[in-house]
Amino acid sequence: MQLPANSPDQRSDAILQSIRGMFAEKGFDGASMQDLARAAGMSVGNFYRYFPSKAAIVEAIVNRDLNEVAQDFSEIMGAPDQLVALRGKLHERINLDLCGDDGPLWAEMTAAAFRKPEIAQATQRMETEISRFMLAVFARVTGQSDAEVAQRFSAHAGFIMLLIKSAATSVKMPVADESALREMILRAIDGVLSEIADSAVKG
Amino acid sequence: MQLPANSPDQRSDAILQSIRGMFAEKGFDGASMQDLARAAGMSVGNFYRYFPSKAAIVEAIVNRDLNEVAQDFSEIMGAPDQLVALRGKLHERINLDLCGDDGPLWAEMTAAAFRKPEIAQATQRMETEISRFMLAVFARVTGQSDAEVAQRFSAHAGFIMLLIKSAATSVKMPVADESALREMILRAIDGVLSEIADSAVKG
DNA sequence: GGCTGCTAAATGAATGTTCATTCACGCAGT
DNA sequence: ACTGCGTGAATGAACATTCATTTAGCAGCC
Repeated sequence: MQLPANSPDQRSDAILQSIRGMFAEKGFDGASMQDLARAAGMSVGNFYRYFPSKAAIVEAIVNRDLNEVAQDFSEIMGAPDQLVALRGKLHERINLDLCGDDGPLWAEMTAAAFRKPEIAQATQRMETEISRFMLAVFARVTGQSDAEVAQRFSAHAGFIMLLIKSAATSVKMPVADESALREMILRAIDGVLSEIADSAVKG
Repeated sequence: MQLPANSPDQRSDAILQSIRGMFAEKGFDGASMQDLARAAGMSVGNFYRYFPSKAAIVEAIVNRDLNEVAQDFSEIMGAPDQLVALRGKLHERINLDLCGDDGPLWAEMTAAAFRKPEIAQATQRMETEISRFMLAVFARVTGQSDAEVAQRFSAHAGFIMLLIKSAATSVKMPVADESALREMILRAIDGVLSEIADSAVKG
């Protein structure tokens, strides 16, 4: 098995993609360096050349995901109604999370963040960045200053992230409930967003 | 160090209490049996007599917690207004979680549940039981049949549990936000509960 | 083309450590 | 002598990390 390597960055991305599954499958401590190396399709020694530690891997994963998020938000900011666009992306992500397979990864990272400070730092960076993005949208939508929005709506952004993360990491219940639960999560998100929209009207 | 051992059950409880911290501190895979044995204040060999595997420990922890939960709900059912009593317990737990130290443990178990079926089973049992308790409260409050309540409000119960778990496992943000975020969570819970209360009036 | 040196990429065996699990033994009480 | 609770050293597997070695790619130069 050989991974394509047009550029070093693409190479790293490809490696990360293969690794992700290992973390999800075996856990952060459970996945050995040899597991990861094998998943990446290379020898142990060479793997250390790319990622000298597990924390480095998490760092890289966070960076990769943040890039995607940045792209999403650039689309949102370009849309005619940013709040609607944000809502769309959020709903999309919820549906994706509940079927998708990076819930386990998030769960691992959340757990690991409690004991490894380096990882806590990485996940926190992720959250602060996303929060910043959302607050930018809120500022644009409500026409309020960045400072004012940050003061009034930081918790709203945090709450939305909390809901999304929950949706991804919540263990699957007996099937019947799942879609109803998803509905409730979506309703909660809509509630938060409409609070913000209301704030725009009243100034 | 010697743990008191009035009855075997008390003994196991005491052991579990000491172990809990280890899981939180080192993680599910990170905590070795020798770590756990030492934390429990006994030799490795003897520890295996009590818990032959990590899954057995989780099982025991779940049982222990379920007992506490059952006690909480028996108090609730005895209260004059069950919904108010439930609300009180929930708020109490949120405040307790955000300061408390078993957030890490839940995070570990959530992550571990994704890869070890035995653990998924244990956590799921926990959730189904709690859900059952809450639905009993809802039935009592709304005066509707168990079946009807189960159909209409299972998702509500699930959503409340999701919020509580999130509150416990959400990484601490920059201090200013934390209390505002807690407020939002509490508001969301109140929203769910008042939906149920409304359903009582309308029949 | 063919040959030579140079460097980055890749290998996988070796090292020292830690882990889960077992087991032979001790020390009560009865 | 037997039984139940307890010990901790012993065993073998798996782990993180290192490193001597091989391979691939590529420049220049004949």
